[in-house]
Amino acid sequence: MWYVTTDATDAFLADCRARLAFDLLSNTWNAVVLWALRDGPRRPVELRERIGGISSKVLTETLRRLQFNGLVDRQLHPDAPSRVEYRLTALGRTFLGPIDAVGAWAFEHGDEVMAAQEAAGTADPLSPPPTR
Amino acid sequence: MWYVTTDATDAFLADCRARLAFDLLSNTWNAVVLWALRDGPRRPVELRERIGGISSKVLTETLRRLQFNGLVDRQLHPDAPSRVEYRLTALGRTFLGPIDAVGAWAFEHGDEVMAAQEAAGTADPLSPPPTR
DNA sequence: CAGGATCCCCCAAGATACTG
DNA sequence: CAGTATCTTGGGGGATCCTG
Repeated sequence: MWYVTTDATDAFLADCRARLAFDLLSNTWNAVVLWALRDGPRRPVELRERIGGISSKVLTETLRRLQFNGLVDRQLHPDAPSRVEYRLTALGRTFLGPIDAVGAWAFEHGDEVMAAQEAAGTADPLSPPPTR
Repeated sequence: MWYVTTDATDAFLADCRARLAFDLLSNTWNAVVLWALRDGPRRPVELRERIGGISSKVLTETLRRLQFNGLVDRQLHPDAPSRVEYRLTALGRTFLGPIDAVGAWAFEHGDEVMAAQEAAGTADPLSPPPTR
């Protein structure tokens, strides 16, 4: 993460402004967790069962990172002592838009991607295309 | 990457359909390279100087992966023998939308994120918030 | 110039076990 | 149940050198 602001004339590439957001999506779970918080505060247990396949440790790490970036807020439950809730901040909520755009794209074009993968002929994404 | 299709009632979280797109953004350079190909075919050298900060090796790897997923197409230049060009496929072009959404968000809310980072009081995103 | 081959490092992410 | 502490690993990504 190198959030240097450049004076690049080409405003999108070397410009780290955009990187900042891409980095937020560069974690396996960030987007998923944000999405899981979509409609209201959730406790860690709830999140884990909603999401599925994420360990307690990794969930905590993810939440910490989101918190660090101001997208998520951690609150101790009013009454109970060791009840915890996480919720989106106002900033976090604005990020749902882009996430949705990405998710929606997956639903529309997921098939094509998978088709391309199979058509590739290799299991390894890095090996140069076989024939042709 | 576990592109399993689930029968999840909750269509967004455990459902790997969305993951498929998120994974495409989970690389440091995928989005940047796609964006750099935005307005037409480009040769590797051009890409490198346009982007800045990406090594030849990593660029190749990135392009391979994008090619593998059907987002990018590799073509030998018509006349010259060892001239190469990469271009977006039709599928790849459809992905510019979501990418743009993410990039645009960065320009709008990047300040807030950086402010949050500084307000965090720690340099380490994973350490629990100091006071409070 | 394109891009393969090596070597190295770092860290996200998983598994497991333990505390308040 | 929330969270930390360890240990391990896979692979992305950087640097460097080498070839057609």
